[in-house]
Amino acid sequence: MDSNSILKNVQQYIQLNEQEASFFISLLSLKKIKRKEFILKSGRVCSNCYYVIKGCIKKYYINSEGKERVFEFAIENQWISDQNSFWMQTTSIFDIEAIEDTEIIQLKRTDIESLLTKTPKFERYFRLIGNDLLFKHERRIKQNLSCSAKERYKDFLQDYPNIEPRLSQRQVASYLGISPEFLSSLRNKK
Amino acid sequence: MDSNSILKNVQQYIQLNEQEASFFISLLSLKKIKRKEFILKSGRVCSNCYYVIKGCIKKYYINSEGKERVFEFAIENQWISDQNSFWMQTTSIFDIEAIEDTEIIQLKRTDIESLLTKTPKFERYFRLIGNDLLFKHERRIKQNLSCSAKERYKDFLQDYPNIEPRLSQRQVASYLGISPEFLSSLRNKK
DNA sequence: TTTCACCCTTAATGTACATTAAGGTGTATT
DNA sequence: AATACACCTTAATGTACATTAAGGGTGAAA
Repeated sequence: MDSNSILKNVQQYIQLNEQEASFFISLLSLKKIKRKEFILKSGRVCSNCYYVIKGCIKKYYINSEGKERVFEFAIENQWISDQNSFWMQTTSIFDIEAIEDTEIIQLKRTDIESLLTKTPKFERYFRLIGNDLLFKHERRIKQNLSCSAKERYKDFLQDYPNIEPRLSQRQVASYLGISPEFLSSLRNKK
Repeated sequence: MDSNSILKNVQQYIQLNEQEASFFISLLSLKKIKRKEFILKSGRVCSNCYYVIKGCIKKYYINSEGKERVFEFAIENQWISDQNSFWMQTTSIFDIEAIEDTEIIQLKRTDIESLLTKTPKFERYFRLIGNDLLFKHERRIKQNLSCSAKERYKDFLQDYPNIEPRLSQRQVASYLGISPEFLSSLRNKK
């Protein structure tokens, strides 16, 4: 398994010696999934978190009208999971599904406990990447509260540079919380 | 200073011996602020995080049309800060202001570093409370994406039980991202 | 080649909200 | 008591979006 990219990610936050690194790696496993295959189904418990090596993933839920709403995307070198379900082992409200043929590294919730016990500096790692996510969410909530769809679209382009060609317009619209028709008109106006 | 409530909060997440607890407490300071007084102004760096002992606080920003939008409230036994500004020492985008005469405990960003170095289990504490916030934000983003104002109002009542009588209707409307007039009609319809 | 499944676009109509404006109430100030 | 101010309510009008419907493009399956 190619664990270079994930190790590099970890070492942006904490320093590991060889032993610590190899113990960490021993807990990981590679998984290949096809386009449209599920990584998590809502109603299940999210027992792993996933780090994308290659490919593209969406995390979404089905609202009360039966419509799909994309919560977020993940591409190369990003973690994805249902945070609440993963950490608290509650049932998930999200589906996670591959948009392209994808390779992910998975880390089990139960293994994280032993990782944190054996190598407490991982507390710091997970605190820091959790914080990064928190900052992102704060920005998103702020935008949702008072930006027009057009502005949110511009923010999306910044938050996910270069991802747009990999997504259908429906998926972008769903992420923005608008209809594909309206997104189409936004795009053509500008 | 009455540090019972904050210690109790910490000890819901991690166990402290007496030394650790007293070092932690030595870093805290109490602050009393009047209604309408600012704890943080946008554009400044948020150099402390705040734990509410008594009172009520709002965190908000002014949007491009000059209107106030409440991001969140904080009441007794909750932490509040501009997360990104606090942890990364960037300039804040939020204002934080007391809604009632309030007592807060403050903890300096610089002191957190020594706390984390001297007592690494606080990494865990901050990871866990950060996670709690993350869960809350995930729910909020999900709601914003596809719930009507009426549903979001119901969710607000659940997320902040008993807080409503302490707030003006304008403030609630601002939190929900709707006009006070529309909130009024929502309330009277049901 | 045809057909089917998606996707994108445009345009008509519909709706959840905002904005504006006016009047009413309660509390604090003089 | 009079004034003032902040807050709530109701109603008319306005707008950013959704919904529906129709037509066209593309690629993969038959």
